[in-house]
Amino acid sequence: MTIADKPQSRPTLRDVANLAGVSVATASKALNGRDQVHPDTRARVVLAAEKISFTPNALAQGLIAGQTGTVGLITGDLDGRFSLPILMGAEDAFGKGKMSVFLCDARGDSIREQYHLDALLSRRVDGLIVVGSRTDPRPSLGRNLPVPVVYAYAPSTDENDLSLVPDDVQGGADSVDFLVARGRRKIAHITGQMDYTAAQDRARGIESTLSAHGLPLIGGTQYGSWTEQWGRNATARLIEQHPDVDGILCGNDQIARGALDTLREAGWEVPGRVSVMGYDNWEVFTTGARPHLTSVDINLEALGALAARRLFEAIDGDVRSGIESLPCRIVPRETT
Amino acid sequence: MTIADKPQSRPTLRDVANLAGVSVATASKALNGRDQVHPDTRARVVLAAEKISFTPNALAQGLIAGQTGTVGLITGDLDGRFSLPILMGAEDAFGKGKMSVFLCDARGDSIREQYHLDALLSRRVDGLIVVGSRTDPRPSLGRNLPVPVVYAYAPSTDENDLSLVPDDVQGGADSVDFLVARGRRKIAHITGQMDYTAAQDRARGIESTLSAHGLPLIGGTQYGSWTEQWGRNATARLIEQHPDVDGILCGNDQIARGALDTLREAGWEVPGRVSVMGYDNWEVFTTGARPHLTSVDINLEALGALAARRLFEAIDGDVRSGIESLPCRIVPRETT
DNA sequence: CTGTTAGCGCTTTCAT
DNA sequence: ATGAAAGCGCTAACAG
Repeated sequence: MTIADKPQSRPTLRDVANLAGVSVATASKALNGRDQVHPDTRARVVLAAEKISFTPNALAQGLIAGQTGTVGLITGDLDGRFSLPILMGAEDAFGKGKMSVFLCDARGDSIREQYHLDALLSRRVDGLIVVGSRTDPRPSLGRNLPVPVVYAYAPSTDENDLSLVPDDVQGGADSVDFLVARGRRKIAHITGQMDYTAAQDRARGIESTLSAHGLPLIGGTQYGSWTEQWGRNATARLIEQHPDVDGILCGNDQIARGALDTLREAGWEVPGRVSVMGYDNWEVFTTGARPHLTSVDINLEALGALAARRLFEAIDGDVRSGIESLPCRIVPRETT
Repeated sequence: MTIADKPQSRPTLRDVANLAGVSVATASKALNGRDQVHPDTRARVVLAAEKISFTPNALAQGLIAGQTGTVGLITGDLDGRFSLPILMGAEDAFGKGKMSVFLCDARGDSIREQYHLDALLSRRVDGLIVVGSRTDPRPSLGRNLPVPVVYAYAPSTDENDLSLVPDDVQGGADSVDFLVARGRRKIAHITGQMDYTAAQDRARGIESTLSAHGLPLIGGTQYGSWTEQWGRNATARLIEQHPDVDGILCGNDQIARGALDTLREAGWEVPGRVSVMGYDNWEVFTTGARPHLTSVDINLEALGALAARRLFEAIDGDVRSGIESLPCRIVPRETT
């Protein structure tokens, strides 16, 4: 029988103080490493705290401090391929400190988003990260929020907000350079739906870099859907109409998988006759492919980590705004 | 100039009360829908609250109530295929109420898990959900926690804990029944690593159901890895050694994709000559496949939602324990 | 109906 | 070095 005094409720600092035979004030100082405490006293307090497994009530601490050590993470759709790595990166960056993260999935619904926002503000989060699943701009949460906000992946439409996005234009450009450096001259581009900013940005990077090299874009930018099916179909048509094509840039890894399937069945050797590149570097697709797929990684975890860092800075008063683009990186495998 | 009194800090109930010309107590009652308040007074208070965009401080409320309306979600690895849908289901189920969720990724590290646990307890969460990425039993968080815990997907080794897992034995059994009902009699099973409880459970369900039907398991349970590569290799060997096989049960959708690839290249018609089934129903794989892959769905979101419900019940005092298995469900597509 | 008083658990002056 | 007292923002008895 050690504890068992207040049946339901958890031990408080007062319990510790009583047990140690000191006042709450002293107990507080002892536990928080304040200096004016006699070593012996501190030891007694610490021991008492351990004995009753005292855990300080962060709510009470937060009430006083005016800071809670929590942040809110509002995501548009959790199931998406993109929110998650960002979230992981952020969680990781926060986790190193003493921050805890509230996760809210708005399910792409702005009503629900507002609801979550209110809840988070009520819980006095120190800051917010809003992550989207497409790079298309999204409405701002508003300018007059009492805490800083960082937008990740999906930028805010408001220039006064800080948004972090992958540099898809550069990603597209780099993939062209990469193929050109390997001697490819007849490059095609098969991508997803045209209404995705991501698709447009990459296309822009590809087209401009190709013309900078004085090279044509074989067959023009072919928009379709982000699926294997489309990758197969588009590739079938491509190699029929342009038998001289020697490089295929795909809008994502699934399209690339479709392309590889069609090429294999047509007896085209990869990378012998034609090189293929994916985008997103979704490992389960790239390494399941035959041969393993070269892809462009958009460094989502880094983006999440940076979002966390920027949020910290903003909480500390260093507020930025505008759109910050993060570099992509090519992960070479066997298809190039 | 309406507010602008306390520069940095957010409006408190006292600000509202002052503005409305009432006491804090009355303001509180008015805002919380307590009855003994004159309608006019209430209106004045509500108006005042809106005018200064007052948001009640949930920390203060939680301090008094002894309940915070928050729960902790500790996951083994966020990137896994399995934690996420569970998390979504739970988030959804909680979201309908007024709960907020702390997300913690322990990265499979028990030190980090303990760290997060302490942080969550300090924040006075009302309950915890622990989600794993494999169905293999995991160590308990401990019996003497001050809040209820529900384990999802990865069950606790402690029988006194409540664990929720998919019924993989039944999932395996059902897949056999499904193929048998479609006239298949020579069924094989290619699956992942043997040290996965999931692989063993499914194998058990398959083997026992097959023998209940008086049918053989062609080639025995073939353990390997959860990859397309393995699916291709194992299938190549299978159709060479057992040209009479007419059904292939795969341990996951990736293995099934590999199987389909090999079968197509060998000229075997699916589902004409042989039926193929995946497991997990990972849509990006099942609907990218040619033909679309029939698969077993383990209803992860439902599992997450149930975890949330069970946690609520436990918070309300209705504590259960033991392992609860949730049914799987076959999603028929074109490969069967 | 409304206001006063007393805390929730903790930290922080300010005396002692 | 220690403790008494005030107060963070809010709610819940109690009086009036």
